[in-house]
Amino acid sequence: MSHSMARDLDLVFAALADPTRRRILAMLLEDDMAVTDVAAPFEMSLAAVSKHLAILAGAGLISQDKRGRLKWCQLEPDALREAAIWMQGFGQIEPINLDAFERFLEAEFGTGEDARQGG
Amino acid sequence: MSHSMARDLDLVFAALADPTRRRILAMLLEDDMAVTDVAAPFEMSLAAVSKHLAILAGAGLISQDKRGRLKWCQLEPDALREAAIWMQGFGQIEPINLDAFERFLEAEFGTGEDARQGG
DNA sequence: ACGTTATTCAACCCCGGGGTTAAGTATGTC
DNA sequence: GACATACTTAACCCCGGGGTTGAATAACGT
Repeated sequence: MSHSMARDLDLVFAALADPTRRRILAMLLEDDMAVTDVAAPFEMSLAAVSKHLAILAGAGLISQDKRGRLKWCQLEPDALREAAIWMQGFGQIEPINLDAFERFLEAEFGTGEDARQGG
Repeated sequence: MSHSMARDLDLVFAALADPTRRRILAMLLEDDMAVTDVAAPFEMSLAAVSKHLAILAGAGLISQDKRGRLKWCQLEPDALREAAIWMQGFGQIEPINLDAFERFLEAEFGTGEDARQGG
């Protein structure tokens, strides 16, 4: 919570507004991944996915750690937490509901096996 | 939860990605308002605010009820709920935390008296 | 009917998003 | 050094977002 919170929220929500990026987040929920592996399931260029990752990183939703020539991408839930708190004030959201979340993943990405290969 | 959930999320998050629209939501949290009253505190044209409201309505975040020549805008927390559930899966968000929310409103909009004129 | 108030629509401007391909930069391997 | 792998940057295209102003529509008041 350093500088401008409004600006942070802009970036976080804008980042979440793209289905490709949400799917990437779902993939990273499973495990850290290198850029090329993140890009694999998508039918778009590596450059496009790289841009998406940059946007996610810019919003603080992921961190990227370059080890050797691989750049590992890791989920950073804190940024989401900020945004979620903002939303909770409006929605009166119930306490954490992982079941609902699983259903959402499935609805968004099919069976969910795509995003959660490990099962 | 009618047609495409992913599309809904696109619209909801895109709508939330703009500070003007978030501020409008905060205003509507206080009370239903007609378009002109919503527009009053903003330094932009009425047409611009009207567009913002259309985007919020398109995302299902507000409803608009035309009574006479006034169009009343009302917060619709359900759309937010969908999105918040999506986020909860990542952030392990704690149960509802109104205090945190108040602080966010203040951080975003000053003392908060702007958005919550009533106190 | 007329003017006024409330709101949207249309046309326009500028800018940035999401995609492309091609070239550039690191890093690892032989 | 040379080649391959991993990733980013640059240049470009197209489209839509956020803002403007000005005209159009809708409902109220007299």
